Amino acid sequence: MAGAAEEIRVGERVVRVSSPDKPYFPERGLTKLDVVRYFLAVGDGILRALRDRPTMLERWPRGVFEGAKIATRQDNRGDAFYQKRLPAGAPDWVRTAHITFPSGRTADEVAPSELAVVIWAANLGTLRFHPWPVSAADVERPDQLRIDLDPMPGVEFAQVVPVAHEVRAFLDELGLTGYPKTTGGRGLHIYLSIEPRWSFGDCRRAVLALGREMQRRLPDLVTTTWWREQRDRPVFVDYNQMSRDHTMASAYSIRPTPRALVSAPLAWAELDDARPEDFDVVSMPARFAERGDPHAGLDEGRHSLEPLLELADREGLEAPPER
DNA sequence: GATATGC
DNA sequence: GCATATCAACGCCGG
DNA sequence: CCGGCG
Repeated sequence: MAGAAEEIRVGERVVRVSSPDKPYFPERGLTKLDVVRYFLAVGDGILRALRDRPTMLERWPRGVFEGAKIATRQDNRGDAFYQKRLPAGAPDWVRTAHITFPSGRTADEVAPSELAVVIWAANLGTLRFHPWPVSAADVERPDQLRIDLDPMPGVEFAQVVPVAHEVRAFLDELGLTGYPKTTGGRGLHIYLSIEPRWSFGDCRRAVLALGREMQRRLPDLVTTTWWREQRDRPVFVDYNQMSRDHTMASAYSIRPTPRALVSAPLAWAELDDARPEDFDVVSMPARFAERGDPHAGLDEGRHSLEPLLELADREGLEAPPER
């Protein structure tokens, strides 16, 4: 019978997938079950990106179709929505982390401990996962520094690449190792494992210091100006991404656009020839099977933030008020 | 997508 | 049993 | 109150 729910074994768990034939990316002919199979195929990778991190779900339970939009604060209606708090009816093996928002309000957010949690979330229509840069073990001290190279409208991925190389060179000078990934759009994210010893404020200040250094080195390419109107350079280093409650879509997350592009972890050697549009729900499983996860080493060496904080101090950087 | 309700 | 409604994000700032 | 900011 078409449309019957399926039960999929994931490790020790059995996860129900309802409406497996439902079109999720109609232009690509991809169904909800195809999405589930994608996440299974990149399982080790996406679990590495999410494990034990408080994670916001971006749910598209009606699929991605022409004109579909996500609900916002002022417009409740929407075909999709973000979900910070644990969905009602979750199995008891879905773990959470208790996180605190800037206002002081709190929430119990999903913190995936095993791949079955990812698949359970996929059944709820989750395409993108937005993990905090912290572990459930210490939700106040980031263990990951995230650098967001955000191209302005009309700027191509290729223009971000030289900035990424300069970031890598600078990190290398400081003895730090970053790991790049495409966003699935035109941007690039660079992640760095750090010891969980510093506050969100210090981490944000560290990324601001790095951004300002890039601005000095590549004045024609880089801006760190928050206000769009004043961003007169092609690449914005978004240091506010290290603010509390700010998250980036994880590696292997699926963009809610017709082509089903995904955020693709890269080796540095791949960067010059990489094309974000080559990585999607269909192509990524083979790539992952062949070469594994380029971010496999991300957590192996945790770095000190001191070099960047010393730079921030030398520059007299105060983190501007967060907005 | 899941749940609660009302018929 | 089926149809219908409801819910599922964070917050601050400036005009 | 609404729009801008991610």
